[in-house]
Amino acid sequence: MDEMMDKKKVTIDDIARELQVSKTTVSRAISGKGRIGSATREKVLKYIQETNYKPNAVAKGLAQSKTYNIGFVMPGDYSLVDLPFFQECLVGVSEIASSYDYDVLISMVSERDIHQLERVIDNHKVDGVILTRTLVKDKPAEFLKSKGIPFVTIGTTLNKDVIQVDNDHRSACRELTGILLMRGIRKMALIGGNKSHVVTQKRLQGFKDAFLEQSCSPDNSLIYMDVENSVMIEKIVEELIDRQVECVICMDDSICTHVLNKLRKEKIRVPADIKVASFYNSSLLESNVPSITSLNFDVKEMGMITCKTLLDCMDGKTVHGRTLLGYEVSLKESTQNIL
Amino acid sequence: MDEMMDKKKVTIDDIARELQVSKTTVSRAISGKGRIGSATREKVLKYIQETNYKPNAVAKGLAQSKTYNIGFVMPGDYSLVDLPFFQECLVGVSEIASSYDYDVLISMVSERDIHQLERVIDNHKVDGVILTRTLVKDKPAEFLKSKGIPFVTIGTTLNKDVIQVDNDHRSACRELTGILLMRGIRKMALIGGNKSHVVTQKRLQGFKDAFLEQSCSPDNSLIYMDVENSVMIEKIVEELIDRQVECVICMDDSICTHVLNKLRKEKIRVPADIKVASFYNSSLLESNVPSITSLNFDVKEMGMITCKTLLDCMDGKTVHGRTLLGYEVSLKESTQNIL
DNA sequence: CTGAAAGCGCTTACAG
DNA sequence: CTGAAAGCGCTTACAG
Repeated sequence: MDEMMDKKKVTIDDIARELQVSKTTVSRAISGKGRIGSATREKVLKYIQETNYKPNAVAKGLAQSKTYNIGFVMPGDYSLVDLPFFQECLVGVSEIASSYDYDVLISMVSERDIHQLERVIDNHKVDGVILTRTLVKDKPAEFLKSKGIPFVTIGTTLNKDVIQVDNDHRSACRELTGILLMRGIRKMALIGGNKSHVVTQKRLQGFKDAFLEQSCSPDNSLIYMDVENSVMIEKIVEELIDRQVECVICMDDSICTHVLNKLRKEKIRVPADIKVASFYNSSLLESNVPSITSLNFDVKEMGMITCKTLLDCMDGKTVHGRTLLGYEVSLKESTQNIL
Repeated sequence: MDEMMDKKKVTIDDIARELQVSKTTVSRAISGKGRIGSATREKVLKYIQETNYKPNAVAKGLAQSKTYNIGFVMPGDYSLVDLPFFQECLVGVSEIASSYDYDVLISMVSERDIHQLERVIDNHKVDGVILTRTLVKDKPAEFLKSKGIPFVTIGTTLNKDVIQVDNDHRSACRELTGILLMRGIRKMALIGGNKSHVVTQKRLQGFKDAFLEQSCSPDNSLIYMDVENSVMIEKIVEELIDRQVECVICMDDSICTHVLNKLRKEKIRVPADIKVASFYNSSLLESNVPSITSLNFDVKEMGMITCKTLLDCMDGKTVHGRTLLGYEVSLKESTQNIL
């Protein structure tokens, strides 16, 4: 019935008047900064509890020249947007940000178009930024640096003075490749994506590292980079079959899915006829038959750590230049030896 | 070398002083509101161009009691976060928002925990909200209504006074089911997810509608709801095989993927032994072998329309209570008759 | 310990 | 057509 619909927003002024104190006092009670009598503080706090008053974060921000927003930059192009990676990451970031009373503001960018990011920065809508993909030539990173905005990247970047958090892709890929080599597999192919992504480079390096460790070297003609669509993958798989490759490693599960489909179409059995592994596994592959050997990373955790790092950085604390997170090698049916 | 690092932010005051006019005038030139001489306007605008000045959106917002932010609420629970749906949607929303100089702020919620949403609202950080999943009993929707915040849902909701944008799932599912029925398939199973999601209900209704149209009725013992994990799916598939079902329709591609895996494991051929279709297709299934009959929706487009609807709504314009978007039935190998 | 006042960077009646 | 002033809802030296 009578719905209490008086949506007139209550301000710090109302509180002050009601309590017969100054707004300075109210502000101090809330923020905990500045000297204030504990009796007064309690009185204010109690009233605020009861009335469920929440300060206007925007006004607070303006007064402090802060926004209490951080920007989260993710790819707006379609092939990448499929990956659960960015979303999982966002879950972690959002959880931490929210717990520090910050909000997360999204910008979609592509390799050529970063105008959404520019808008957000030029409009002074964020205090710091998280970049979720690092490029060899990184427009977003350069832009942010030129503007003097604090930012941290998820993913390694060559530039040493950029704060970065990443999984240790290189070591991880080295370890997985090494295990396969030790099982006597030699004729190994590698299919990777966009070479301008730093992570692609890291995975490739790890792959090569493993061969060096065993004092042998990979067959470069079996390394395929910049593989971006299913048509290319199909052609490559045909070639691999012809050349009787023993094992194919995919740089991510999207590539892996296409490879598996093509093999299925050609009636090639996994792992009997050819083994398959993936350097990056999301739930896309999770329930595949056969189960797929792959590397696992805790992406949500990485999101959380990255967010905390950015917050510290904005706070003026000194933070590690590069934080490298762990991984898990998960050996499954797809690389088993059939006796 | 000398890097022009004077990051002292320039304000409307600086402009005014520099140009020997009042800040009122500068403000008017920028906003285009209020009478102003075209000569003065040009002068100001020109200066602003050259100096690349951008007004502080937060301050502007405070003065207008707006935030120029909209909230985008997405599920933070893991099974759902896998779906590219939310991300694709976000691409559309973000594109439109950005073009109207709004930003998108993320809140992760689960069915039981909506505190991230509450924070954002209580802190006055958004002017309106987009809900990306509708529940039969919808906590976020109820909360927003009680707060008097404009919002629109992606997905149908029972509550008629909520602004909503959706694909016409019911008609789409009716049509796909109808086509299969007309091909003489009768022994049809349906596997669906969380029944408290409105979309699940809509799909189920469409399925039943199709049977009614052909004056027959579905076998209720072949309708499985609230199927949430692969273990359940495996058990169901075993049952379907036993009962020699002709066709199984999955409510989404995540369910479908698991069904296909189980069938593969059991060496059941698709479509020779059993036909398979999906009521919702993302790129997850895109390159499956055999290709999967399914419904297709333009999710990015829906995101764009939803965002525009919300913006209109916040503007006080009257908007359609419910906007229903189209779909595409995509018939593929997985339901073909093998002669 | 408490408050009046100035300030954060804009907008917008109101007056001229 | 233009400007001085008040206001958006907070914070924070500064003074007492």
